[in-house]
Amino acid sequence: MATEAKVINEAAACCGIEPGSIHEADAAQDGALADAAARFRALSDETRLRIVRTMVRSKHELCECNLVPLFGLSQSTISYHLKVLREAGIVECEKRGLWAYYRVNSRALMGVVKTLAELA
Amino acid sequence: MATEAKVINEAAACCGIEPGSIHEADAAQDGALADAAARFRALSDETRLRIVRTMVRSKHELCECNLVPLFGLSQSTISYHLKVLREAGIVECEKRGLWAYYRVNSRALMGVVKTLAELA
DNA sequence: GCACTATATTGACAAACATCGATATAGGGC
DNA sequence: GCCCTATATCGATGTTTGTCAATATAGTGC
Repeated sequence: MATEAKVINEAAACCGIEPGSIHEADAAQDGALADAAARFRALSDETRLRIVRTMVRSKHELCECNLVPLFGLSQSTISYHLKVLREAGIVECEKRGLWAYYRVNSRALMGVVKTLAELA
Repeated sequence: MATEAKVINEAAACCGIEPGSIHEADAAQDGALADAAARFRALSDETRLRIVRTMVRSKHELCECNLVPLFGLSQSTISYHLKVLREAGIVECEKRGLWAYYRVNSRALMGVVKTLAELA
């Protein structure tokens, strides 16, 4: 049942399109879709995109103290955005001593690219 | 001045990373970034992703009345999601008679893929 | 004209979000 | 131990979002 597509047949072809050809497909792939939605959510804020871009452009990993002065936002706000990115799997963080070093998780980003490319 | 990158030099290398190597780059590309954020936001909802997937999988364009019975949401909610997707340029709509026929704008989706791939 | 239908818009409301200042946690050096 | 610094969390606050029912708009067919 999980792999069977749900087909509309109740909805009559009011507009000339035969209902049988439309399906909201494959519960099997819904996890990937929910994942992709969560990742897009994490990337949907301009500040977070700036943070990611800064990480990508940097030759090394960055620590939070490098990021804070760049965006005109408070330390707690940057910390919050980094948490959002971390929880979405977009960035990874390693704590060394007092500092938290961040880098982009390219594998996760590529996963989103793949999901999206399958849609396009 | 617009094309010059903003460099941190106030923030001392508290964590061992030389500040000169970090920049929040290129105001020239900020519009593109805001655009990208807007598209990501449009794709950040699972229902909207499902709508897009359904359109892609369908052999023809779809009208709203095809979509409404698929997601267990009210007509006005689906209409709202379609508006969000339209305004982000992700889908296009053509009204013929009573009906509104929707299809994905592959070019826009590909643009998102490209933006994403550049981050990864 | 009127009745019916598909889509869009409005108003309300709860939930989620972005932001801040203040506080807590925890490592380093004395 | 104590103080300093970097990061995380908390509480408050205003904004945005997703949802609905109700209503408005507009095309079709009589």
